[in-house]
Amino acid sequence: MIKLYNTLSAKKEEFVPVQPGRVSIYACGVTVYDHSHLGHARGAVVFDLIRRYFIRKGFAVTYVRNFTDVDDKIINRAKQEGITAEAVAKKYIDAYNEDMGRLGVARADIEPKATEHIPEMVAVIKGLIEKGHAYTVDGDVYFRVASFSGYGKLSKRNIEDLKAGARVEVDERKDDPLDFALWKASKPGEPAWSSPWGPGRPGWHIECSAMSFKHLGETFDIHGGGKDLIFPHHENEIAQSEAFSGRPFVNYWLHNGFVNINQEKMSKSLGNFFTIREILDKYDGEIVRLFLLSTHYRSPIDFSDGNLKDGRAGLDRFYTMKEGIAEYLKGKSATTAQPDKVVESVDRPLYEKILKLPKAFEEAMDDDFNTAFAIGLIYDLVRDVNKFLAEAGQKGEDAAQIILRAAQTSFDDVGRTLGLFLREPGEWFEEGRRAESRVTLSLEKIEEYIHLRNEARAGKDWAEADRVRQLLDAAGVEVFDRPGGTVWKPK
RNA sequence: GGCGGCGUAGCCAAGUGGCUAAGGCAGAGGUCUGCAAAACCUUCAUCAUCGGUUCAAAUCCGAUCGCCGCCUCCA
Repeated sequence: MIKLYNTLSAKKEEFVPVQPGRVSIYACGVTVYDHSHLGHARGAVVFDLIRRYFIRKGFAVTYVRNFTDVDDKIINRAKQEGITAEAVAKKYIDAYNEDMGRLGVARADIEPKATEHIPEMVAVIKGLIEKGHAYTVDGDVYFRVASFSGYGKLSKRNIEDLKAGARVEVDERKDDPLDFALWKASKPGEPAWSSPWGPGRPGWHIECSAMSFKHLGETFDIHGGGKDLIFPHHENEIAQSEAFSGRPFVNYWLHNGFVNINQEKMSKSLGNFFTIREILDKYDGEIVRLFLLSTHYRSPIDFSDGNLKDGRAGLDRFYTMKEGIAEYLKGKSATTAQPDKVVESVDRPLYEKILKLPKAFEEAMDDDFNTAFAIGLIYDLVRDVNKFLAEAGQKGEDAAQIILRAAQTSFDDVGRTLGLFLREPGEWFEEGRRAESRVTLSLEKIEEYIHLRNEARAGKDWAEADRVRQLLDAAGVEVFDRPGGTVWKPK
């Protein structure tokens, strides 16, 4: 049973889908007028995870994530760059997909664009006018907030408070300052679509209603986005959708917390943001993904080099263990021995714990996607497996194999859902850390020095051996003398 | 001003009524190592403050202090 925190009820609730065995998820994507920053990455990673988890639990998932490709900012950017709005959108959609790919975020099942759903939006707006929930002024169409009694139920505001606290400049043409645009008449030179109200373009909120209606139906399971979308975006979506359809729009509203810098929200307007690609220049995508999942999705998460480095250290530890398992199993054909016959009683608790990892993982995830706890379970078991690995030589070979293969299977199983811990250790150490390594020697040179050092060691010339170690160290290469020979890793 | 959230070890971070307050990073001591590294072992918190409810509170209630978010485009 999955429990999730629903912003609408402000409580954790048991998840009950509209249709048994199916889940429909709509997550607000980005407005494509610039490169995405780490805050956008968090939302994308969180909902990617939620989707993976529902799939793991056997649901047939339909995941929709939109691109807002028509908006003032895109139009401004197009003017600046002297290209069309369409070209701006395409450029940043491509960049977004590339960035997300590096974070292990899978493409959504449906990725609708606002500009490809104009007729659907027009149809909804027409319906709202017919039902008395919207009105036209000079080619604009506004939603009449006062006509929808449930307004404020998501963001827990009442209309009077909103009026009292209004900081918006009042547009005299609107019947009420709270009314919001469904359709905007376009100015000359701006992108425009024909409509019953003249040439224009959609307001921001209507696209999500129209596109979710089309792809998921009038009532669907989960709608997600960042906390900053609760008001007004999602509140307005509810108003226009429910006013139109006369039925509940969304059963569960999920909102992720922000990425902060020095405890302040990372945002374009504050200018305190890092783009995803800037961060990926310095840190491997898996580190960033781990960082984003190491805090519960609803809590704020503070971005800092130290936090990213913790993530790297954790992955080093994990992959060192994975390498240890692989080394032990290397060249050994799989045993056919029965676990209950060969696993010694002292190793039973470990074996049980390994087998139970997926279940423990699910218990954590069932509780509103507690990835922080789930990752803790993994590291806890890493320690146990390392301990066993250190003594593996003294264990019966069949038993050691059974335990280590089971560990690998369990780690892979939960790793697939998290989208973490899935690489080969060699790949992690050589490729994964290249982004931040400072290796200044060629592979040949490194091998040469290692050979030199080992000759010195063979002759017990420790001073020379240490000299070579320091030389390599200065070049960003760290050497380790393992039982199987000397290996090196980027520092 | 309205609404909402947060404050757990040097740092990050779970835990929201009851077993020894997960896990990670960093630190200290140890085992191992030519020296290292890795790994393992040991060690490191009365949970912002005050008051209340309760047999029992980090966890519920109230107050105080501090921080943040939304109310305007924003993941």
